Amino acid sequence: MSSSEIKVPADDVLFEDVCTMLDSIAKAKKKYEKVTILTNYVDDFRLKVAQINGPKDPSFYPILRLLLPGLERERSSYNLREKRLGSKLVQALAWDEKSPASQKLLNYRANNRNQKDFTTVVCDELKYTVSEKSTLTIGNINEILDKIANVENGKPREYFELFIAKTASLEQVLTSVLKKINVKQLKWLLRIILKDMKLNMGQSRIFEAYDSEAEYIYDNCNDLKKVCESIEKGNTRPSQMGVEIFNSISPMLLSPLPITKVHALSSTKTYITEEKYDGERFQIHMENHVYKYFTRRGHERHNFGTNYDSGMLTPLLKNCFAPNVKSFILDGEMMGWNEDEEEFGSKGMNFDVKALKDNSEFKPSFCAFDLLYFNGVPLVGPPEKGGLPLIKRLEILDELFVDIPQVLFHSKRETVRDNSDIVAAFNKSVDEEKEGITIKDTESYYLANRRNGGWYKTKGEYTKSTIQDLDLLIIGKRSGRYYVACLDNSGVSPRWLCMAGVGHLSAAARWALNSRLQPHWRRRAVHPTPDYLQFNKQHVEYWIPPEKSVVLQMRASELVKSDKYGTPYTLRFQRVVKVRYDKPVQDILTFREFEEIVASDSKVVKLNKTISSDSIDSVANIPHKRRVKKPLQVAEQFRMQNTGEVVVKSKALLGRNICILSDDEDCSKLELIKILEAHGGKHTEHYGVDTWCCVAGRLTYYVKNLIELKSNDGSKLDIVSSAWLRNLPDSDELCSLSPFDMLSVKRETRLKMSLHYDKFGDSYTQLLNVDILRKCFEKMESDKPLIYLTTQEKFKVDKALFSDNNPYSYLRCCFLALPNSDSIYAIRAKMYGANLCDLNSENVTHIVLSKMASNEDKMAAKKCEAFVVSEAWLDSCLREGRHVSEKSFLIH
DNA sequence: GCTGATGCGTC
DNA sequence: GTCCGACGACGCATCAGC
DNA sequence: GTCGGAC
Repeated sequence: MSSSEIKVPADDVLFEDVCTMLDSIAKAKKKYEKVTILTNYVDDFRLKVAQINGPKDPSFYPILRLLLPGLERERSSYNLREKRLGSKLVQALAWDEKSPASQKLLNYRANNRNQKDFTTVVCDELKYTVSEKSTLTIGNINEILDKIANVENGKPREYFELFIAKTASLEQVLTSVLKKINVKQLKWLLRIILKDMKLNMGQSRIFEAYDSEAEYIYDNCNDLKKVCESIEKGNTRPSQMGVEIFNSISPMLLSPLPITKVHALSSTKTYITEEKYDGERFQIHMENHVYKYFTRRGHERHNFGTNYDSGMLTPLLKNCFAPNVKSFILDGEMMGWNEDEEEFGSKGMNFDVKALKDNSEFKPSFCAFDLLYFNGVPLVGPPEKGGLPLIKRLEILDELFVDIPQVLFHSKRETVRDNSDIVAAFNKSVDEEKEGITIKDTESYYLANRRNGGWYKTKGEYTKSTIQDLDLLIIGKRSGRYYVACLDNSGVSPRWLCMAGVGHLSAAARWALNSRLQPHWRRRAVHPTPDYLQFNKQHVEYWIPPEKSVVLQMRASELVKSDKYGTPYTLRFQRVVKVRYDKPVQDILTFREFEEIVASDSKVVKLNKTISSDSIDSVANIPHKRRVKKPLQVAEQFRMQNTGEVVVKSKALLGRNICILSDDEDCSKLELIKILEAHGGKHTEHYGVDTWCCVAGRLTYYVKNLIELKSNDGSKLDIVSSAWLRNLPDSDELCSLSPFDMLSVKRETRLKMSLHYDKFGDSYTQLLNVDILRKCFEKMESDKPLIYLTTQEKFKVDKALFSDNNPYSYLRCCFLALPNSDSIYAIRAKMYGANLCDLNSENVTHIVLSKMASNEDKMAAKKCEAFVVSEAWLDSCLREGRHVSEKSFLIH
């Protein structure tokens, strides 16, 4: 299906110009800058179009669809990700597959130390291959993309029954493109194909730059072309247009609400609760007995049937609608009903609603919970756009059809009188092993794609007390992703059974884990995985001896049957709650405990618990009418600060004003204030001239800003880590700040410190050194690092404290691969900030070879893009207390 | 015909 | 609080290789 | 789906 039969001015725009604009958006740091660049571009475009005479279509659509490749619906999917794109490019270039350049494209993740994205890797390789000049236009680019979308490769068969032209092969298309395109354009073309522009600019911003109403229109029609048409027609403003039948609407979304926070709901509003079904969000459109089914992202599914003669669901609906019904759009959840088991299916039960077939044991089953359109009238949007409140929409929905059990039915709802109703509904859903409940404001308008419009979802897993967490041990790794396991000690010797993969950790946690586990990884290619680690179908790149590993406290919605892991179930919607450095490795979930959890042998096992009675009390006893008001909270805080409860037992901070900026993992802000008061200090909410210092635990955005801003020039703040405060010994004398706990140092303090340090002679420095080194060491080895800093952040702190030559961490920027990671060298290097890593690590900057190193080792080392140096270099650094130039120590 | 890779779209 | 881009799981599709 | 980080 070619998209560009009609020539519009946008088709004549040079792709080069768009790429230039995209480059500057990518380069811009601030969001508003990005928007401004695009806004200006659109304005220019409109100006140019206005200057052209004649009946040309002014549509921006050909360009807009390139800016928002993720929303492309006119073209089918390209079936090209990094892997296939890479191999197709190699074929298109007729390169030898074994050549180094080909290898980079074919295996870009493994052969790429700097974590460059695929597009960059390709462009680096093709810099000199592709042409320099290019006259490709937007029209050409869209034609190319059409061709790519239309090639046979990887397309479902039905596609070719529907569409005609089988064009040139993908390789042929690519070959011809590569002859006509330059590097810059290639970069953006690839990003468009991969549907990841790396602009750090979401669809909202892009729409915003195009037209203030664009996003609203898009959310209500899910059709880019329509967005452009309705904006460019000018006269009929889209606000009058409303939604149209057979154009899918981005569904309204639910905002998570922990059950313990239900009192935050408004006391003046009325809410209803419904069961939250575990299916897929679908919209059913009908007009004149023609049906269309759309998924959450606006993809149409054909298997449910367009009329009463065919499909899995439509034929069953023939007689259930009221006689006056001409057209409607239903919003609801599509599920699969298993007649034998008399239950709804869910993911993990070998079933997928989207692809239900006649022979499936599941039958489609639709639970309708909202009505978006009725007999030609849209019901969505805010009141000024003609929307109706939920309660009114539901009145019509109730009359629309009569339930056909397990085929099409109304969602059962309860009106909430007070919060105990919500708790009861929630507990009922947990008892019945349901997903959770939804809570909706009856006066809410249907706001497409909005999560904050008065709809909430409550699940047990949002609340600590209502979810069973699982402690699992890291046993493997593959490209930055860890694999966790439970312990099976029922046999003669213990085994670890892999349960899930985990990839998402905070930068700080990842850094801490990396440095902790780095020395212990065993590369599978070198050391085969031992039998006591059961990975089943997961192939890890590295494994780790369990006794050297770390426990992760994991949370998940449920356990689902899976044949891909060492255990018969894996975690659904899992996440890491905490990295448990404190937890002994043998103290994890055992397979026996696991079996108890899944004792029922059902395909899905919920991990939710009902809310405990005291929590219910604290929640349910809050009358719905009472609201926790903001001023009260402030008053409470105020009261706590001056509380006489704290016994002053030390004078370490007597009379000093200290500002607590953030809490830390183990101490709330209030607890920190109490400690501070126990030392005789005073807490101030806002720092000022009379503030002696600030204390920070977690590095919140706010804190980081303070550290960075203030340390650049004219530092005005001393910021010390909360660990310092917590470990401050009781004393009858005023304490002083220690350099190692500082996160930011103001000029005066730095001067004072340096004087202090100079005044004492060498012997004192020596003592101080030992002390500091011990602290540093503790910091690394302690089970709970006091404060997580990324290497980059540590680097900055170092720089702020000691400018360029930090005597205590001059090796911070080095990632060393050492012959023996337990050697005294290694420990000393670590003390001075070095990061230890594997020879094969992507980060490695220095490979240190011992005198004994074999030629083989040398050869292997030379393949890496890192300094290959002798131990003498490290020796030299440690002796001189600085980062010595590698030059004279390189091994050739 | 089976299996594993790869891609897509949902949660 | 909102936006954005990471990441998890599944099932189903095709294709390549045995 | 959930999460962390930026703003």
